[in-house]
Amino acid sequence: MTDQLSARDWLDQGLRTLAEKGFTALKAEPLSKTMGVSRGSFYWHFADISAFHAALLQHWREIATEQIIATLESGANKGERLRLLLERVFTAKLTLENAVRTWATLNPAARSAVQAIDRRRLGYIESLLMEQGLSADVARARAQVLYWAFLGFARSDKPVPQSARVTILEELLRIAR
Amino acid sequence: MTDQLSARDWLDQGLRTLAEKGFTALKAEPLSKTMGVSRGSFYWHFADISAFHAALLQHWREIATEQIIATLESGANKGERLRLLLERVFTAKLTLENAVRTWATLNPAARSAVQAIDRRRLGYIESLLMEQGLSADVARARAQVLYWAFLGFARSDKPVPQSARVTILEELLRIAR
DNA sequence: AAGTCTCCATACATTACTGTATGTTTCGAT
DNA sequence: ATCGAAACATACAGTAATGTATGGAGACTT
Repeated sequence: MTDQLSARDWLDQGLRTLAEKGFTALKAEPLSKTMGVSRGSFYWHFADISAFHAALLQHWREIATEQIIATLESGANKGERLRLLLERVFTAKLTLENAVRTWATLNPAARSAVQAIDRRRLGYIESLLMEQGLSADVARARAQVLYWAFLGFARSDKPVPQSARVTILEELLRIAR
Repeated sequence: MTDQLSARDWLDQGLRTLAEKGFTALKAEPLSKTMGVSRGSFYWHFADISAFHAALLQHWREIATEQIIATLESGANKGERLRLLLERVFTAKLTLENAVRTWATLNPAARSAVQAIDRRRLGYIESLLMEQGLSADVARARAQVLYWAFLGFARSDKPVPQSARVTILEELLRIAR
């Protein structure tokens, strides 16, 4: 309703900034400038920088978790879930994902947020593979390899060329099968 | 011979610092402190911070390239090269590798250094797969997936538990076969 | 023995932040 | 209409860095 800002507004802008400019841009003064207000606003909503960082990570964690659940429930008959999942993530732009993980290499709070998400995702993939009748050991190993591949794809930060998409997707599915 | 420092000394310490504390610690004042000298020394050997960064990346690039060549020539009959390579990299501590890649997400110079190394490694894996008689398309796709897995493993920054090593290695080789 | 070059120290000016203190506006409830 | 809280501005002190200017100590040459 108003032109005033809420903490949520700061967090949304925070995630945008994180994705676009990286964690080194998560500073009170520059952020205030792009928000069109002074740091007075910032320090009203957040005790200090690290409180803002913590809230930002919590915010991201919720979003990332929601996405997992959405994927979980993305319908489709059980057999097609993995294919859908792979198609989705290996064509996505993972800018924010990348930025958070970059941050996590230097910030303990970010690191534990990332680890929590990793456990959930890995467990989910593993469960998909178990549903296909693989043994626990093999399911775990293949889930790990697939998830590594995802992390590597994200890290590479460049889309798969159109010409290679089908082949690569086949190879990924071959790992699972 | 003397207790004086060379540019090389600064670069070696730079890589150590990069691995241990990340790129955010690559600053003149803290580095000088750990070197036991003043910034006067630093600014004698390097024009400014970004000149130091550039030299550091060049240094890393040479080392990383050397390692590739070493792997290339790591003897073993052709058939066993890939297995040796995978055994080696998926058990290594990749702290420096990680630190450089983290840096690369925020620094253009670091990014192009990383991309150059990536091209070489990926090409090498691809050539290994071609030697095994795979088609160009498939070899390329599988090389990509394997290299993604490596990047993801590096990014995860935790060793494979002893109990899972054999299984995971088998799964990685299964991708290639 | 003097001069020169290399390597380093010290001191200074500058920049980009953080956090605090205090004052000002805006808004909703009464 | 006004009171109080929420949202913001302004001004200040402090910190951690950068880069520069200048001078000094040691070794190497001649």
